[in-house]
Amino acid sequence: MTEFAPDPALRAKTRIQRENEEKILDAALEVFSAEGFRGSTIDRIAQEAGMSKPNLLYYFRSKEEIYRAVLDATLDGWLDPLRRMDPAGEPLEEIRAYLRRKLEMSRENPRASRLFANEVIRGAPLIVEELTGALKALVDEKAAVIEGWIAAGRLAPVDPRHLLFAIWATTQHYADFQVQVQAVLSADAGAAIDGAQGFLDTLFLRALAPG
Amino acid sequence: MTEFAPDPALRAKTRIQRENEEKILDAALEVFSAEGFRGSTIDRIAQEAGMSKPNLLYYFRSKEEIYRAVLDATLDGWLDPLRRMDPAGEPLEEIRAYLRRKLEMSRENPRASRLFANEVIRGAPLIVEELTGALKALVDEKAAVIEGWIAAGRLAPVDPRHLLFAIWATTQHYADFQVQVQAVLSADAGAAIDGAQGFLDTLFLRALAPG
DNA sequence: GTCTATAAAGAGATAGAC
DNA sequence: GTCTATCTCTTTATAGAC
Repeated sequence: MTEFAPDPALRAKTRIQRENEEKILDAALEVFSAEGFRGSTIDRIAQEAGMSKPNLLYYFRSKEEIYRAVLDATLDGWLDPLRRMDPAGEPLEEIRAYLRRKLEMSRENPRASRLFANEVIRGAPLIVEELTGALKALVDEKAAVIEGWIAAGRLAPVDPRHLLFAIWATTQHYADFQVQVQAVLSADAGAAIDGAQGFLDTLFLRALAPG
Repeated sequence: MTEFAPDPALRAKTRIQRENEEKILDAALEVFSAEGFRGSTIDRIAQEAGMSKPNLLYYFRSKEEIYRAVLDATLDGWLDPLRRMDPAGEPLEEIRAYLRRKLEMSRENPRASRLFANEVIRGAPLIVEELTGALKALVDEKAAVIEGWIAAGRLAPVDPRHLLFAIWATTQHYADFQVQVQAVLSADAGAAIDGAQGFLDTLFLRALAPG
């Protein structure tokens, strides 16, 4: 009786495979977020991941495959803060909580923010479908929620989509333009975000308070 | 008597020189603003400028020299909108006018905005001095103006530096994230900025109105 | 799974003719 | 001032030994 030997392509990943793929994705995020797709090299990523270039290419067949993988992995969690905006919640409190979550993402994972910024600035060639598809759909859904709040007199009348743009822009600014923020404030990134929190609460909650 | 023959290095630029340098700088802005420094190639810029690579390198000795030239040329006008904020003006009106000027820059020259975004995202290696020098000085100066308005009770109390960040972030967003904005709104860039104008007036003026 | 060696293409920059 | 040809270095990707 022969031993059970599944097709290698279907076999679950080994521990070492998982670890190396993770190391590569982390290294790729580091490099791609700083230099964009075309400005990054496999060599830099391999170096950052602590392995040789051919070894890296054993796990991912090409530079673009690495890029897509890190972009997908990051995209996955990117929309969560907005998804969690609760139609049943208190409007101003929901806005405040959303601001918090976005600001925390700029604090905890500024590289993800910069990765997207780079991708979108160059025209988002690899994620246009997500933008016109999943993103637009989610924005439409939440815009309707916000419009409902406005119609109920629980929020001052504003354009909900431009409101979301403003929240994205102001919170992601602390990740994407980190060095500029630090230069102007002579403060580290964490302190800058601490300061931003109070300011953004004031800005948005004052403007959105009904009546 | 010999004819007057000035040192060629000191001679004024010919018409063809000026025209070609201008064509190169415009092409360089187009390419660098989309792909960043490392992601851009001299070949692409030459093609965009309608000349051969060696011919382009006749006018600029290296890729970095072109990049510095286009960055300097753009930096030059970048801070003008803030410089024009008038301490003697009516505070809310000065804020509104500043918003207008910044939005118009996103409309008229989105490439300049993206050029800086790319540069700052990668850590601003070539303009750190401008950031900690000229930019910080100008921000300090205008922050003092804003604080004066607040102290006089003519503006609601907010952190002036974070206020400037918020104005930069929200207005430049329409240039830097143009494709995302268009995807979400299903509108062209001009229409998006038209809509942004009303929203941003509401957001900032409501939040900043004293009392 | 990881390495050295290398093929092949891309990209920065120069030489030299016109 | 502009071109073709080319040198050189970088970078992507593969071959094949271990």
